[in-house]
Amino acid sequence: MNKMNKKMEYALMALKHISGKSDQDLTSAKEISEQMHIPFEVMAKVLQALASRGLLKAEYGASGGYVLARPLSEVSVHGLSEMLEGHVALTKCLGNDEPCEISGTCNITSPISNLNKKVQEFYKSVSLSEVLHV
Amino acid sequence: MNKMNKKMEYALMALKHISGKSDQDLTSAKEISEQMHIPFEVMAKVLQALASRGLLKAEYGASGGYVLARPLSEVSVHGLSEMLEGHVALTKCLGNDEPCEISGTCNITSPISNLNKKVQEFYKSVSLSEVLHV
DNA sequence: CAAAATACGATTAAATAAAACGTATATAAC
DNA sequence: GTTATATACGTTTTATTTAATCGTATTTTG
Ligand code: SF4
Ligand code: SF4
Repeated sequence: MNKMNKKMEYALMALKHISGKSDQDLTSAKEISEQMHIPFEVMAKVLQALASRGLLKAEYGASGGYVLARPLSEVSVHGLSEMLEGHVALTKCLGNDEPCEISGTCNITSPISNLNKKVQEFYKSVSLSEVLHV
Repeated sequence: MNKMNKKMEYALMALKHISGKSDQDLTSAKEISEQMHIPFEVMAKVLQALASRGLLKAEYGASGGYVLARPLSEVSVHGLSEMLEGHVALTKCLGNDEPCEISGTCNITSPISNLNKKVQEFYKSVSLSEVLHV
């Protein structure tokens, strides 16, 4: 329960790195992946996902890279998680995919739904700037 | 990120089931596993873990079973998680096992540690009786 | 045109979680 | 006492999820 996945860690590392530079200073996927020893392809995919969701702005070409497109104070941990993984929920029955096969006899669907809401609210209450001290 | 595992779900289902009965009424692993369509061996292991941690009391023999040993209001979601999984943490570097291999170049160890503390405090603040409406 | 960067779908590999198996022990019912 | 039914627990196997890799296309600088 309750472990962070690598995509999230890599995203936080990248955002911390990028936020320490000026707005004109582009950061390439290679730069971060080498400095932090993150597999390049994975780092690139994470940055692409964040760019497609509007958190980063991508610049093409030989001297391209990424720059922040929105202030980190406007995005929560929950928001970042959704950018990388889409809809997130505690259990299967709360997702929008195929339903849980024992939901017919499950006695905690309502409690789980309430808990899920609380957890989401908690993660929405924590901004990325707060987490990263920027 | 942030998904609940089956052990936790099964534990909550069992606790909800048990807490709906009188203190003299024993509940066997088989009873729960059949009613909720949970694999018997898995359900049994979960109940054994909770009994060994003092949350349930086990009664041996042909008409044996489990009964609550502590009120659910005294145990938090975090507490239950620790009973089933031991030490829990957001990332590898926070655990007590082998350290993360890129911690030397990681720029978010301190932020992650703070976030982890917050998450733990949140889960400690939610009691099982609150979650299960009992 | 060549080099270096982002973009993205597809596949493979690794790690983790879940389930199943096997055997021992305790006790109530008969 | 024997049998049936329950907990106890270590081991193994299977399934699922996560992480990493591969391959190719596109864009832009120099
Ligand atoms: S229905 Fe019950 S068992 Fe199935 S995913 Fe929801 S909470 Fe878990
Ligand atoms: S050191 Fe950094 S990358 Fe490694 S587990 Fe901790 S936060 Fe994650």
